[in-house]
Amino acid sequence: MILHIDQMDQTPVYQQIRDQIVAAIAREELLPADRLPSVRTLAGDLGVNLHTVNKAYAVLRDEGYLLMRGRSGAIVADFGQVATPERVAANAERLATGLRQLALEHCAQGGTEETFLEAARTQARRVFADSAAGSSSEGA
Amino acid sequence: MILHIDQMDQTPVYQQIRDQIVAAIAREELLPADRLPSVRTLAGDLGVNLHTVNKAYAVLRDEGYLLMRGRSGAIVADFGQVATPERVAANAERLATGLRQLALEHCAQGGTEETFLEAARTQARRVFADSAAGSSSEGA
DNA sequence: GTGTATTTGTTCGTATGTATT
DNA sequence: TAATACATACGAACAAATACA
Repeated sequence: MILHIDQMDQTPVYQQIRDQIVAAIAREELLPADRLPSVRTLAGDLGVNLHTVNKAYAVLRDEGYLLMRGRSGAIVADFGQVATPERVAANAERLATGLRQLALEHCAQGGTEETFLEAARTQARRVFADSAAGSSSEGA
Repeated sequence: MILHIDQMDQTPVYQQIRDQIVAAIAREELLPADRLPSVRTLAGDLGVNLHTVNKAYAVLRDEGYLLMRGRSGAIVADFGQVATPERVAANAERLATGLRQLALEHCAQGGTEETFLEAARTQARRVFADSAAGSSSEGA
């Protein structure tokens, strides 16, 4: 798994790390029970402070993506097993809120329901196609 | 147009103002050429500092939702007329990025393409239905 | 087993930028 | 403008776990 930090990007570094790990999980480059590098190792590779990586890991743990027990490293959680009802509900809520916000802005900009759904289909196809491809061609 | 500030909400106040004005434009409660209250008036109504409202207006201007010329107040822009090619492209890019991010997270959480699109349809229906209804039943 | 060195996540403090008054 | 509060990111030092001679 190779992460890349864009210092020109205005989004916080810990968020960039968090987003790319989520993307790696979605593409199944990271599978449940996979171990992530230590905060120091990853921080060294990325050229950032260990606290920045640590914050990204903590966020991912709070969101249910990672399991972290003491100093034994962080591993990828199995969402099917860790999914508590409230977490599933929270995730559904976040998805709905995000989609509504995007639809709202698209509408305010003069877009139509159909162009919004077309964009949603396009992105969904990309993401889930990559996910399917990753599970077969992955292994390096 | 009635705005409401939630001090318990962790999102910045200026962002809440910005989001609700965008929502009002989407629902067509605010129409092109409509005048917005002055920063002092709105700040007084909401009980916040005028700098906060001013920041929200500035963001909306930069995003193309508002026109602000000097001290003559802010008015709602007509996206059809103000839409420069680069702004249209930027808006499409923001929509695509947002949708891809949501799809990615849904995928990483074990969701499917179909459940994602179902959620998108649900939210789009709500937003665009409100928009259509707002243009006829608006006035309260 | 014991002691040391290394690696790990955590705690403290600091500097900078942003949000808001 | 000035001041306060919070978020981001960094650095030094700490304590728990591990490796190894």
